Amino acid sequence: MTAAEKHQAGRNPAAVPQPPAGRCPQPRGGGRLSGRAGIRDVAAAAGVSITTVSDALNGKGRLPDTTRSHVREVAERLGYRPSAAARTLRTGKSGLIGLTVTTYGEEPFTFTEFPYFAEMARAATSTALARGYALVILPAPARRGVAGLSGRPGHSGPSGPDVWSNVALDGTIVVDPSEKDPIVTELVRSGMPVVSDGKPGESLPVAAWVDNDHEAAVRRILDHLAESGARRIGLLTGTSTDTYTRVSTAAYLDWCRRVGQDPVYERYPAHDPCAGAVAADRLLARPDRPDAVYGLFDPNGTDLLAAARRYGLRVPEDLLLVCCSESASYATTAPPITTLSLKPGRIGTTVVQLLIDAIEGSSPPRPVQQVMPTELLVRTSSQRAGARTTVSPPRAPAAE
Amino acid sequence: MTAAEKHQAGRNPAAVPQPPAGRCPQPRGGGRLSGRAGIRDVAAAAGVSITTVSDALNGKGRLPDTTRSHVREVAERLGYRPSAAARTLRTGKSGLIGLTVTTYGEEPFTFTEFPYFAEMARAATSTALARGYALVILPAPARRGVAGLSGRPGHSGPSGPDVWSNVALDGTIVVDPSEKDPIVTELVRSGMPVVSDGKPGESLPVAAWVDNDHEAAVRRILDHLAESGARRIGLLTGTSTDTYTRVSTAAYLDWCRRVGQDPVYERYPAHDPCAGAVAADRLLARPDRPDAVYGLFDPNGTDLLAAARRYGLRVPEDLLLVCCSESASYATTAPPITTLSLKPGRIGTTVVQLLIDAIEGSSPPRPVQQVMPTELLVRTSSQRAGARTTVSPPRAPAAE
DNA sequence: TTGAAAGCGCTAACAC
DNA sequence: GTGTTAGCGCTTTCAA
Repeated sequence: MTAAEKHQAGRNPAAVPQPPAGRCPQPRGGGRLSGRAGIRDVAAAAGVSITTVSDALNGKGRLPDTTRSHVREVAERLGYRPSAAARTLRTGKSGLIGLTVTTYGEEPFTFTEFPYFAEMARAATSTALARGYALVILPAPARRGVAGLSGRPGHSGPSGPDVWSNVALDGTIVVDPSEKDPIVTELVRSGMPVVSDGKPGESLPVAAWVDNDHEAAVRRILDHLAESGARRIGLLTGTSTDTYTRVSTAAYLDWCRRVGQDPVYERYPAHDPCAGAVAADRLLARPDRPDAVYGLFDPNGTDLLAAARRYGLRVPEDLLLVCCSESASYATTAPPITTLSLKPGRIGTTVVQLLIDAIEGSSPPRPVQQVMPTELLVRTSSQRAGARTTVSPPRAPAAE
Repeated sequence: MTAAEKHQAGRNPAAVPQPPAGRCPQPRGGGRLSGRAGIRDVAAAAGVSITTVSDALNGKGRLPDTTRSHVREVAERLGYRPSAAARTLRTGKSGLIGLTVTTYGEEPFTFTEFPYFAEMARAATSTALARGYALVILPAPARRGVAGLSGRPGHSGPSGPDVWSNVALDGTIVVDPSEKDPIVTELVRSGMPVVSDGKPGESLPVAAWVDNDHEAAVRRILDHLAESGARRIGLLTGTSTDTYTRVSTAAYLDWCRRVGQDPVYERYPAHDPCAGAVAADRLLARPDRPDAVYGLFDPNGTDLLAAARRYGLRVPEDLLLVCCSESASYATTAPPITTLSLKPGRIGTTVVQLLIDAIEGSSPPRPVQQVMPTELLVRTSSQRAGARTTVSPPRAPAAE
């Protein structure tokens, strides 16, 4: 009996030694994917063992080229497609990496609409594919305990069944983890490589992180506004505890202390678009109204412009404006608004590279960190004199 | 010996009946994921069998609530996370759906930059998650034969290793399949549910498809331009054979025939941004220069505007302009440009719903089709008289 | 109501 | 150089 015949026979209950009792040996359970050929079918058709098939197709083992090409031919003829699930189970590698934003917890899944996230995710997807991985965007996992213990059948949150327990991830990218993010802790503890976009809190043992130097960026913007003649600079900031918000706000307060200005700021839940407009209004309605404002979030430029209009303030004559945004449309508002770009594309690329390095290599004991530059696009809204409109001129960071 | 003891013992080779020969029964191969608890560990700790654990966690079987909650408690205490890979292998469902654009074949993976695709993918991702699926964006599979036969080790194309063979998909969304797309055929033949964005060619046996009524949209735009005083309307179109390009171009030619105008159009490879600018230039350089142009692709508005400027043509006085775009920035160009929105968000949502229906239900014999409305945003560039700037007024389709 | 065991399709260790 | 076999972790069938 040749190997081929053996494998052929393996499909035929009658020709095989019976199991201990009179159990029925025909396929049950998950039930074979009816039409498709499996590795055994290929082996049988090619007259070799399944090992040889596996080796031939994966370029492993020490097979003569004749065998290899023969097997490949047969596989192709049968339309054989290896089962990714089986390979994943066997090797422990799925080739899938997750991307998630935990900051807003149970909030509905709207963050993909933010230009920053959209661009970051786009770059991350491309980079992952270029390295042979696919990227999966996932909502923040369910809050309590072992997320989605109940698997697909269960439902665990406003956004439907918990997907986390249904996808095998080789690693995860977490965007803007909060200070001591329980989700990140849980992920890391379960042995998953995690890389964060946004410097994580001290206690978060991520494998690596990427971030902008938000401190320097804020300093630079405030200096820029001061140079343009601002006497009292206000800040529109958020209530959440992610790095970006924390560091930027701290940098603002620090700058104020240094130059001897009283801080003038309003905080609002950044994920709520309406709250932004209200906060912008509040800021300009204050008795100690600032004559320049930096808004930490993308829509702040529009909101502040609208609020300024309501209060009869001209931009930039009465109010200087800068906001952090990835939207090109601020180049064409009236007046065009100066923005700080965090370069999310680069961040997405870098964060994926680091994650895959962590997955494939042995990760170093100390987390790898990488600081990415920002870009200040100076436009009309932040220049009182009709000065230059240069893009990110090389400039030393403000002296400390 | 209790069940718990048995399972405990199961980890101990000495206490278990030896296999036929003196084979070593200790775990080898894939090697257990060291730290993490498996279903057997939970069973042992809870003093039940793995069946009971499975049932308890999945809400199946007829277990008393006491058992169920006890098992859940133990599972949580051990930090048990079910293995998605194992579940997928067993059940045949991965909870993953693919999203791909085959049109441009081997082209580098830049299409995510198109606003249409970005918005469509965003909506698709959200919808998938809401229904308990995760969405994976994949590049067009390798051209020849059984895509990525060689799995992860192999490399098969300019964009790195072929990811297709490494992810288990329950179904796939194909954007803009070409007329008789071999990739779609291959996917469908392998038993994968496929839903297309863009009406597929007759011979493509997709489970469902979604599309705009491009014919009506083109007719409406041409009518609109004619009403604005256009005498000769040109078209900027593509060279690829996807539905959108084919149908739109055909509708244009048909309209020309009906009103007795000689067609004036230029074609270019739509994925090449430079080619667009050149084609726009060509169109306006023709001896039979049109006095109105409709551009089928997003960047055409900018390109045509630039070309018009080069030729000293004023918009809309000398040249009326409309393009198909999802970019809000056309609202603020000088002059603002009239655009047709295909509402990619709705399409993405719908296409996912249909795909999941196909995956979960028994798909009907005939493909489900769904036609989605478009939206014409009339702006300055297409109005010669200073008329209304209404958004998509209710309007009967042009009489045939 | 609970448990034993088969086996999803593949890879890797080892025997020949 | 090629084949046999265990087993990845789970779900499911069937027996008790």
